[in-house]
Amino acid sequence: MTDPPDARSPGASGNRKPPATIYDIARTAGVSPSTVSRALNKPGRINARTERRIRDVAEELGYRRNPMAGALPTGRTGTIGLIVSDVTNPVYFDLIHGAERVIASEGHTLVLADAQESPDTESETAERLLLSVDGLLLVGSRLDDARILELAEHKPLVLVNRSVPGLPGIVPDPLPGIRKALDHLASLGHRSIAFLSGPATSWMSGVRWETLLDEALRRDIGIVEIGPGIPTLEGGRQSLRRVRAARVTAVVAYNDLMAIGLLQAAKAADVDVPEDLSIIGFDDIFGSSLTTPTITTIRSPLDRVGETAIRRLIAELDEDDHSADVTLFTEFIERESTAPPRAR
Amino acid sequence: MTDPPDARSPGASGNRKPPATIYDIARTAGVSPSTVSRALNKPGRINARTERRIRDVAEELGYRRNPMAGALPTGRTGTIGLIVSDVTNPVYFDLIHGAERVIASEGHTLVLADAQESPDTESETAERLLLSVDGLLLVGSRLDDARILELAEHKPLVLVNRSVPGLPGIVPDPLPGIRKALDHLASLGHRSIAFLSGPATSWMSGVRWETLLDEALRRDIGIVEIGPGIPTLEGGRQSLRRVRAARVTAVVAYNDLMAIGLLQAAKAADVDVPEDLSIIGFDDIFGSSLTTPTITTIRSPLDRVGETAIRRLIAELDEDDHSADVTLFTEFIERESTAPPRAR
DNA sequence: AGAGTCATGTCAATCGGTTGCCAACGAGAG
DNA sequence: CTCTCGTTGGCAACCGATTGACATGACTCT
Repeated sequence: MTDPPDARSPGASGNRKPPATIYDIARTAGVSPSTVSRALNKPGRINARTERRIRDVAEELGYRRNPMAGALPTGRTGTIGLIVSDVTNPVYFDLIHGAERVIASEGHTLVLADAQESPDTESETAERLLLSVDGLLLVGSRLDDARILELAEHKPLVLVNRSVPGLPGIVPDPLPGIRKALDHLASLGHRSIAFLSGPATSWMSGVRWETLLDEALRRDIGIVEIGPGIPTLEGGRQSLRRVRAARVTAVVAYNDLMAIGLLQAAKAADVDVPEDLSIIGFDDIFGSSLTTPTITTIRSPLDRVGETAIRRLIAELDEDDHSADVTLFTEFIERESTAPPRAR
Repeated sequence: MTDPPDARSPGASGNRKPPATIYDIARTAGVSPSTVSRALNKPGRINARTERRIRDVAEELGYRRNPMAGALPTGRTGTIGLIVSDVTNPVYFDLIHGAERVIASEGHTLVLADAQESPDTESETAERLLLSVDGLLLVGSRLDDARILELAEHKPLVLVNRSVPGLPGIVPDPLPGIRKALDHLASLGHRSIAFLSGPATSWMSGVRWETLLDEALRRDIGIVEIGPGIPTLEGGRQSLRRVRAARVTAVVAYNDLMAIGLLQAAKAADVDVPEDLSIIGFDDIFGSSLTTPTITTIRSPLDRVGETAIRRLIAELDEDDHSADVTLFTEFIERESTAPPRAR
């Protein structure tokens, strides 16, 4: 507004300040660099007065520890990598926040990376990150077990929403939410439903389907799988044809995005939701309470999942093997997209 | 599903493989480490046959360049830091994707960081990142000019949706979108509108308000500012009281989140949108086309903004001063939340 | 006074890769 | 046959911080 881009201006590029090093501090404080290092990191090792003086000088010079230089001899960077199958997927918001909270409180730094839904990108990103972080958190990984085990050979690794034998993984138990959801559908009178599955490479989609299948059988509800599909609005929209062909009265979608897509397509095709078709999603993303009708869904406590996963990873780093594993559960959230099926 | 957590399993923690170094390669290839370094990075400097042999050995040993070690002497990490005021704000999705695309194609690595809407967190994060990246991209920064200039003293820095004299900044011109929006409201018959402003620290909110004010005056439309408010659903909801008190027929909100919040509150209070109240947002986030009615909004081409900003930053790194600055424009998107005001 | 303890600070090696400078070598020119 | 020059590869210093080993000096105890 009041800021015409100014050519010969302050802070412009060019002459950059080289950051202060412990050598600079040592020189102006009149001690040796190793003393500076110890004064800053080993409380008590150095005389209190000397330490005070060193800290003051450091402050004055605006000293910041160079993470690269520090990481070289110690092999520790104080950094944790979090690779998400898609950072812009609303599902992971709470998870990211949960992870951030714990990481900050433990004094580590978070490096977020995006796999952009591509196993290749994910693999490459993981490999690149591997050497510059202390540990890796893989969320909703699309990699196969072998590749994940390979990565885990180099650095501690924790999985979220994915399980690989021998590796720590945090997966909320889908059962409670699914049970409540099926009880809900059954009590409304639905006898025949469909599951809109996600990508074939999604381990989580498989888990959800298997659990639904079990529980539907147990309740004598008919169930069919429709898919695999892409886990997006568009994927949900595309499935409407097959949903109608299947003549089911209710659909459980792999995630809310697909559920919303299906809802949009249904609206466009004059299929009333929930009267003609009940829809249930998974994840309770931002957006599933914005639609009309709002989406009934099964949510995971992803903020707690994020926290737990990071705690687990940090324990791994510190070789603290007190894996006091909390179990986390999914939860059924009834909203407006489910109702008794219209009598035929 | 078929994966009972197994205790004595492969890839378990403990014995980790130390990564291969250029010294390992040098030893098995029978050359000196410096030759390896040159073979890998200075094409042509080393005899083609020797280079071939070294590359093969490197491949075989699964060698990965240690980014820390490499960064120490060169001062370059091949990494770019992107600090977003809130990673989970849907506004920035396209921007992040745009940035990712360019960064990947230029062979750099993206480090995403979240300021969590807090200037303190932002400042701290920026400082921590500063030493481990080659350049910094600040998106929607909440820091004051002085602090930003301070950060820019150490590393190249580019701003998005923010302008500080002397620093490169990418800000799409709000004028085209706002003009169209006001023309639209005027043609519908609105004579008196309100702007729901964002946080007082938001530079962008100021720009939007000033532009609206100018253009409203020019069209002889009455306009008042309501705010500052928090830029969330909740912030939008809370504003309903003041909106009604102001007796305006249309509201332009600082962003879509607030617009949606206002819409929800209006629904709950039996105020019909758009008949009783027209609402326009900014940003066109995921979600603003999910509501009923869908939200009319003014969008920025954020994917292009992201691309442009990264290009600019990389040019800065390479001292390429061919700042072929593209100008980017906002765009008006008419949806369902605007209509002629109900006759009183 | 001499031996033993402890607190304090320094030396120098190390992490892995980069790079300026030099040495060895072979080829072509005169 | 010597001289010059370009090619190829090695030596060693350096980036900034960490850390084991050690020197110094003060202090205690007998």
